[in-house]
This record gives sequence, structure tokens and C-alpha cells, in this order.
Amino acid sequence: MPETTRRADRPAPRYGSRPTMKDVAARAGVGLKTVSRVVNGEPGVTPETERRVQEAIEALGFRRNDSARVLRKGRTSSIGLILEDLADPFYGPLSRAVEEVARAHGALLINGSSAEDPEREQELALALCARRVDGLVVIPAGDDHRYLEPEIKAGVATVFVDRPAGRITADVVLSDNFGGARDGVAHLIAHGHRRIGFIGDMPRIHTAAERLRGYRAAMEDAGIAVEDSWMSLGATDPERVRRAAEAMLTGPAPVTAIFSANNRVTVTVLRVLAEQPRRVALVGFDDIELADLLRPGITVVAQDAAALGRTAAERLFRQLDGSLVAPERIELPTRLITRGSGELPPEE
Amino acid sequence: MPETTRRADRPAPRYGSRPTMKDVAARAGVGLKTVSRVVNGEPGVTPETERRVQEAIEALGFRRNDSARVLRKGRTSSIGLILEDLADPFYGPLSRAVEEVARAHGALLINGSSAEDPEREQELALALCARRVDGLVVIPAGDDHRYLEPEIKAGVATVFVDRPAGRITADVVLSDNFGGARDGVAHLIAHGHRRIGFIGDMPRIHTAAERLRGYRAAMEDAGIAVEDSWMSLGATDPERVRRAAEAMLTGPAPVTAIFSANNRVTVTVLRVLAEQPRRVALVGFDDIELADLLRPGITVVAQDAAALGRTAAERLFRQLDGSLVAPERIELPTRLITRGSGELPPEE
DNA sequence: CGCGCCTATGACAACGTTGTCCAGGTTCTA
DNA sequence: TAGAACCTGGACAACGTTGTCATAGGCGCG
Repeated sequence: MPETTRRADRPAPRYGSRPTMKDVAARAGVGLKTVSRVVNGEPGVTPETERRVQEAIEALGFRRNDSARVLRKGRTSSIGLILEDLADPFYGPLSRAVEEVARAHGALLINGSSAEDPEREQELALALCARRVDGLVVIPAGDDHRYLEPEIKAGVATVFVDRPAGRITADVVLSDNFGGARDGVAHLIAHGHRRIGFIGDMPRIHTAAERLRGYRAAMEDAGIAVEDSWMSLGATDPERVRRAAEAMLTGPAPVTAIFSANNRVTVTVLRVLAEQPRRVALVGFDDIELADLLRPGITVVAQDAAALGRTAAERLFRQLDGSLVAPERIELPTRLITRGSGELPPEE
Repeated sequence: MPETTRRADRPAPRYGSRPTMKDVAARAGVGLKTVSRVVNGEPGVTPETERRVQEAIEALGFRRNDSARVLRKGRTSSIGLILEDLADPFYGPLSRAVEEVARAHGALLINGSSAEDPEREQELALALCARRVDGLVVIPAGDDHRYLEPEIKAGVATVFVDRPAGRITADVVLSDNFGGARDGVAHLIAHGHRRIGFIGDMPRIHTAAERLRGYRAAMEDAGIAVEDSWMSLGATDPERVRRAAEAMLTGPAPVTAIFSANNRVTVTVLRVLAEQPRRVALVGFDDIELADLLRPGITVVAQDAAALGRTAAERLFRQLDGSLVAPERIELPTRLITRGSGELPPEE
């Protein structure tokens, strides 16, 4: 067995190199395929042979090279998640939920933050496709996803979350943004408010547009004519939100209540309201940690980020099972949680 | 050119298959390597040839298979991050910071949550190594990382964050948990407190142990004998923390101040304190969103999660550059932010 | 006792890419 | 004008794994 001997007598692998199945096979004095069988738990290996192989694996510190495996098998057992910003408390739980589902299916999760930049979203998505992720969960930043068409055709499972896909048909899991916002605003109206402000994100973002639509619907249902100065749509950086809030709280007919259309906006609005002499009612979209400990507690329209992620991921894996056919649009309900700030009466 | 013709006349690839460089080459009527050159922007291709290749790529929807590339090149341009729970607001920014650094180096980030389970941490780490990530940023759950030795030897760059590695030497980036806790507790003492409670995580977690050590040091510096009933160490689920807090707030000599040793604990302690008739001072480790809006504002010892992540990731890539030799232990300072809750006087 | 079948094992090709090396053609120089 | 230097492009092997198929024993049965 000169081949085996030569191999076994080799100097230790240099720093940076790794043993392969071939090395293990040589050391154990068996064939390459037998090692593969042991590593993959395939049947047809004598316990004695298996022991020898295991020993060699142990001794060499062998670890299967999944790149080669992927190349051969075509499946990577990994999925990609593209979201806006992992540092946003809304996306942490969502990401975690996706990860849990992936884990249950033996897959790893690759995260990417688009920073709300459509180009970066596309770049990320295509990079993930080049890695041959089995599927993609996308919280879209852009509104044109035709660039994904070849990928989807090639078999990359795709689910959009939080916002719908643009210009392609695909599975989508959303919160009921319209209904939630409408209920939240209606709640303010029910407590006597008529001059209600709306501060939201850029209208090109689907959730922002839907929530605005909900606001308008609630106002219309109550027969209230909305004034332009009550609405502010744009970036949600603290400076802009602060200016917007201050503007609608002053002037000839200031608002008596504000509907803030996402968690980042709510936080800034809270800071502004804390400085105001009069009590202004507030309902926020998205729940916020500690919202119950503030005085008054913050009334919110809560969406279940984890459920969004879980639902999307499960759907993704059902696509991969092949047990799914037509793309669907799933809408998860929101929940109004009253804690005080939304029940304050109007105060001039 | 019969070969080219045969290829080009093929039926459209079936669903799930993908064009390869070979297909592109056939369609463009050039050699395989020429396509590779175009795809990688290598020199030595006529503009005219390049145009033809680009056209074929476009027409076929070709995307390079990175698995094959990785197999050939040995580098995956991806790094792994293992943390405890992505849904924890402390880890979101940390993960995001790591991602930004990775992105700057053209690498993708694969996240995994260990759920504070050492086995799961190991399982994840080894799975990532099997994928041949170039490096690993680990927030350890376990205290024995010898399982990583072969990987590190094989060239996987490794940096530990937030908690040190166990039983191996490796780069570590930490917050000054000891100093931060000591300062926080000293702050309470400076405001007249002597019976100060400490509620922290399981002492097997390094940060928890260090913060406890800081508490003890501050108390000893002030000549205060600590009573066992003032300290609670264990899981940080709300139920346990609540019981612990309630216990130290009642009895013959209740504490007049509490030092809560992480963000999760702080949140629960706040809820308990809100129900108490008397004012109890509080300093928390970790900053908390909205801490400034509560009345009183919450005084905290803040650590910079993003800086931790950034520092660790930068160090990782310097390992990969080869510009690093000896493992180092880096400690980042914490910052005491006074907002009111830590400045309350003792109240019997 | 011989035949066929079953089991354990190994040889070999293939996955899609990149690095090496060589061939053929063009341009410049002596 | 011949030869050298250069430039473009392609053939081929290799990366480490898995699927296919072949082979060599061992065993039961007629």
C-alpha cells in the first residue's frame, strides 16, 4: 500500500491548509467514498470501518468542505434575509423569527441591511443569489424587483415581507397597515379629537403610504376635512420629525392629537410632546419597549414582527418543498393597545 | 461552428437549472476562459469580444456560481457572527456594525443566535466553519472554546466580543464591565445609599460575573458589608427578576437602591419599582431607549454596542490581512449617564 | 458444491469556476 | 523581410465533494 504510506508520512499540513476526505481516506486506509459515507451517515459501512474513519477524522481535525458539497448537490441549505436596518428594534425580532424557522429546516441565515437604498438591496440580493441561497426573504427598499425574475425562474424561493414586491408577482406577507392606521386614528376621533396630525415616512415606502391611506379613511369616515398642514411625510430622522411635530403643534389651529406612523417617529414625537405645555394625545404605529411605563402609557397599533418573519419563512420553505403553487398575499392583523396617551381628551 | 449552433438551439433551460459560463461561452462563440475574464474584469479581452460576452450573459440571465468560485479560490468573502439573541436590542446595533465593516471589505455576514446555549454555539460555529467562512465573530455562550482550535489553526480568523474566550487564547473585545458597574454603584453610594441591591445574570456569564465584581468592589471601597439577600444572580426572565426585586424591597432591611446588571433586568425592575409606594433609586447597566422620557429618567452605565462590533470586525479583517500577530484583549470604556433615577436620595 | 444474490467498498466522473500554459496572429524592429 | 515581442483567446487540470456503477467477497439454497 505505497500510496497510503506516502500520504500518511507527509509532513503536517501547513498553516492554512485543511485535510480533505482524501487525506482521511488515506489515513484510515479506506476509499474516498467510504469516508463520504461515514461523514453523511449513509448505510453500508461496517462498524469497524466506521470506527477507523472516525478516528482519522478526529486525528486530522477534518471538517467537510460545504462549498464543494454545495457545488455537487445544488442546495446550500442557507437562506438570505434582506431588511432595512438590523439595528431597528422592529427588525431584530423579525430576523430572529426567520432564523428560528431556518434552523428548524437545517438552514443558515445570511443577513443583509439595505439601509433603505434600492440599489443596495439589489446588490445584496444578487450577491446572495450568486451564493446560491435556496431562498430569499426580502423587506424591499425599492419598488421594482424585476431584477429577481431570472433568479426566481432559476428556482430561488422568494417571499417579500412588510412591503409588497414591485412589478413582479411573488409571495407577500404584510401587516394590515391600512386597517391598523385607520383604527388608531378612529380611536383618537372616538375620544373627541378632530384636528389630528399624521407624521409618517416617505410615501414611496408602501407601509407609509398605506398608513397614510388609513389615516385619511378614518378622517373621511368621521367627516373631517384633513388640512395639509396636519400631514408630514418624509425621512424619519429626529430633526425632521421634530420640526414637523412642532409645526403642527403651533399656528392658528394646532392639532390636539398626533398619529405617528412608525416606532422611530413615535420616539421623537414623544420627546417633543414632553416639552409641550398642553397635553397632546398620541397613538403610534408599532409597539415600543417601555411604552407602558411612561406617564401616560403610550397607546399603539402593534404589529407582530416575529409573526411576520415566521410566516414569511415558513412560506419560503413551503415553496422549497414544492408544496406551494400560486403566489399569495397574506395580511396579518394589527392590535390596538390602549395605555393612556390615545385616550387623552382634546385640549386647546 | 456546429458546436455553437447545437448549444444555441437548445431548448430554454428547464425550471431550476441555471446557465453556466460554458453556456455563455457557447452562445457568445468564445472560449470558457474568456467568459471568466469578462465576468471578473480581467484584462486581455477585445472590446468587441467583451460586448458579445456581455450580451450572452444578459440574454441567458447568467450569474456566476460563487460556490464553484469559492471551491477554487479558497476564500468565501463571508464572515460569521454568533450572538445570543438577535431580538435583544443590545445585539441589533452590534450586528449592524459588524455588517458594515464586512461590507466595506466586500464580505457578507451570516448571523446565528446561540440562545445562550453552549452546544448550540458550538454547532453553529462549526457549521459556519464548514461553510468556510473567512472569519468568525463570537459572543460566547459557553466557556470552553477548544473546539475552535483546529479551525483557527486552519486559518479561520476569530474574534470574541462582549465576553472572553474560554480555554484558548484569541482576540477579545470587551466593555469595561467591572469598572462600569463599580462606577454605577459608587454613584449610588455617593448619593447616600448603603443598602444597595444587585440583580444580575447567571454568574457563569462573564459579563455578569464582572459586573458583580464591580458591585462588590464599590461596596467594599465604601466600607459597606454586603448582605446576601441584596444580591440575586440567575436567569433574567421577568418572573425571576420580579421575585428577586420584590424580595429585596421587602423584609426587615429593604434596599433603598438597585443596580440592575443588564437591559432586560432593568426593564423588569422598572416595572416592579413603578408599583412601589416609596421611591427606590436605580442605576442600570446598558442604555435603554426612552430612558430619558421616564420620570425620573433612568441613570445608566452605557456601553457602546456598535463600537464593540466595529472594533471586533476590524480586528478580524486585520487578522485576515495578516497584519496582526499576537491575540490581544481590548477593553472599551463605559459611560455613566445620569438622568435622575440614580440620584434619588435613600427613602426608608 | 456451484450458482446467484446481497453487502461492503472503491474507482471514476461530474458539479462550475479559475490558474496555467500554449497557440496563432499581429506589430514592431533590425 | 525575417525574427522577436506582444496580444488575444482557448484547452486543460484542479478545487473537494457526491452519485453512479463496478467488483469482490460471503452466504444461502438447490
